[in-house]
Amino acid sequence: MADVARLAGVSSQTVSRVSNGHPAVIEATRQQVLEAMRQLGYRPNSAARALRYGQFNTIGVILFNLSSTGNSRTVEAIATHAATEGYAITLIPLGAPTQDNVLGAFTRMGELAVDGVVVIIEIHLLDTNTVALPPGVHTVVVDSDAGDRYPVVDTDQADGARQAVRHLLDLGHRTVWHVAGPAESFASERRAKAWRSVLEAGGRPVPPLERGDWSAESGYQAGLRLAGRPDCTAIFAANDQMALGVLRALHEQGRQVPSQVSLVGFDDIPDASSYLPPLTTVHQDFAEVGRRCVQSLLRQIRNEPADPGTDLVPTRLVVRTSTAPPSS
Amino acid sequence: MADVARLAGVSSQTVSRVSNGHPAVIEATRQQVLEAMRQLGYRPNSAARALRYGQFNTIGVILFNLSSTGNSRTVEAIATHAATEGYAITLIPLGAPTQDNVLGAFTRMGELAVDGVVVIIEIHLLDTNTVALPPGVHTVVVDSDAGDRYPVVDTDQADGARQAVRHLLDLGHRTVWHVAGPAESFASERRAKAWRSVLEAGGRPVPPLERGDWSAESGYQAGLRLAGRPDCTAIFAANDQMALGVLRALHEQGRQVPSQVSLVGFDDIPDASSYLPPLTTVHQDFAEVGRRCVQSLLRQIRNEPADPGTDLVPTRLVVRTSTAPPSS
DNA sequence: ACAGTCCATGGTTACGTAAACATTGCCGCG
DNA sequence: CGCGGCAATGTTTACGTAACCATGGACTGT
Repeated sequence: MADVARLAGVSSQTVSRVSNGHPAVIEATRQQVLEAMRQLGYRPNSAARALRYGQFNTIGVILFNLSSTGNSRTVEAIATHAATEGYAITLIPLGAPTQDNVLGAFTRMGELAVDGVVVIIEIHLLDTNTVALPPGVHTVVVDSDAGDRYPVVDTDQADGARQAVRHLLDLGHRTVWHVAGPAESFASERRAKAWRSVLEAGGRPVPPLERGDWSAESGYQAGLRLAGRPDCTAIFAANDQMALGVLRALHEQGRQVPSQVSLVGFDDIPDASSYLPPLTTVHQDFAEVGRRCVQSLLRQIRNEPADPGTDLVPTRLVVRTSTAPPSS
Repeated sequence: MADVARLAGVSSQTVSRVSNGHPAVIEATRQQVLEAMRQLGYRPNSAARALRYGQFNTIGVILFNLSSTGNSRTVEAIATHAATEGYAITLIPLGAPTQDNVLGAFTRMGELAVDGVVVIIEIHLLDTNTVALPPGVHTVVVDSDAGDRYPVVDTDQADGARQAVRHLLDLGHRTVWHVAGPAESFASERRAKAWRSVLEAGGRPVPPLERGDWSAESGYQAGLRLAGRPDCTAIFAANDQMALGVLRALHEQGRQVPSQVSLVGFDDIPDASSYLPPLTTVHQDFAEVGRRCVQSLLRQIRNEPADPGTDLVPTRLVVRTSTAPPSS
């Protein structure tokens, strides 16, 4: 900056004013400074700027992995919305979901050049009191239960699951079998709980739960077990990828979808409409989740009135051709 | 920091030493300082640190979207590897792939708190001379052609496509049809070019090219067109998702895979093994691509001998059950 | 017991920027 | 013609940290 000032024959303060678009600079001076900047390839130093302002214009995102469709789409939405507000986002990946790792990441957080954090961890870890974010760090939690310590943004998992199960019951199925996600996942548990409560409320038998790990392969394994039961005519899979595995298992075992077995998924990933047959599933609005995260975080950063509690984004059932009334 | 020093009864310099793990601090003093830090909730200021060191320990990633499997997995690998080297990553999403957007992002880059950049843009934009990264910013380009201006890391697209086409020819098919990605994509063009050259080298007829936009839906549309041609017995789709759409189209038109038509995809996404039937596809090692990006970038940042030119990560064909010899 | 050495710690300074205040020169108005 | 006021620019300072050098005390070897 000093070099630019020297070359342009002005003070460094004027350079600063030009680079920030301050109005009190006469046009001729401004052009001189800009020319000097160009010649010297001057680029403002954001570290010094952040030090001066006490702000980084950056939001951190803590997550385990980007490989799940939901995570990557949420992150993308967060990044896009943050960008429109002038914020960049920093990814903080956690190798494995161990408490040590989470603790470590939260500790490192403090040193991170970040004005606030979005935590995307669908695991019970946040629940235990041993794990806590450094105090004073603005935080929003996605897809998990943070008690009442932080604002939470989430898809309305329970309602989505209820819609799925009711849809199958309304078609005339006696009951609905469920392929759940891992027990450690809150989303999985909420979907399973809603499934169970709808069945119980309707006085339907509650079949034993099958569990997968969200992967298509685990859905296939669960599907093989279900395909062996002739009384299983309706299945609700906790995500679309497991539903894909279930489809494959049913197909291999010669059970037709939807004429013999109906299937509903969850997420409405773009591929779901190309499954065989196209999958009836619960649509999640990841973009909206990301948007609300950024909004809530920015409100905190700007010290505007906070909105504690959980912010639920509605879901909706998308009916395609993997569901039908039972054959008999 | 000054407060901590006062409370612990030491100088700020000693506090600095403790927080950086400098060895020349006696254990008792260290504990005192740590206790004072804890009491005051002290957290080192990374802006000041970055200003002092002239380094951010952060890598920027410029991309259009995270929704493609390849991008999100590459980003994840970059993030993971960067983390092990003590680097965080900052996402710089580009709304739309317009030149203006790219220019804008590259200009903003300069002000960004970043030591280097990975550019994940599979579009020809980088090729034009109107778009250039600010000079002096360390850069690695993924999945594109940067001329010889920047080091490039990429999957060996051409070899992967050759393996796919040869596999189909070796099975006895007379020729292979191709569902390509969008013409603006380098990856797509390279795969298409390799497909064509293998056919020409073998003296096979080159059927007209079908194009999609990487989505399953576009694959479905292309598949419908191909399903109408009885002479089409082997299809190479430029990614797995389009292959999924092709499968659906063939199925709806009553053409059996693989007995009547063989199909090969590209990417080997986790779901591909659960398609109906499980898909033969070309495996891409996204994790390795991410790793090499980080390595190359860190070498540049550390002023170690550079490695210009293109670094190709090998691919391999994964044979499943969507391919078979032609029926006749 | 004394000199030399080394280890733990403290004081000073610079990193690049922008806010706050100071200064200069010009204009308009009485 | 002189003075108040304002617009443009300059000067000083602080943001939080760590490198550099200085200092003092303890320990070792003879």
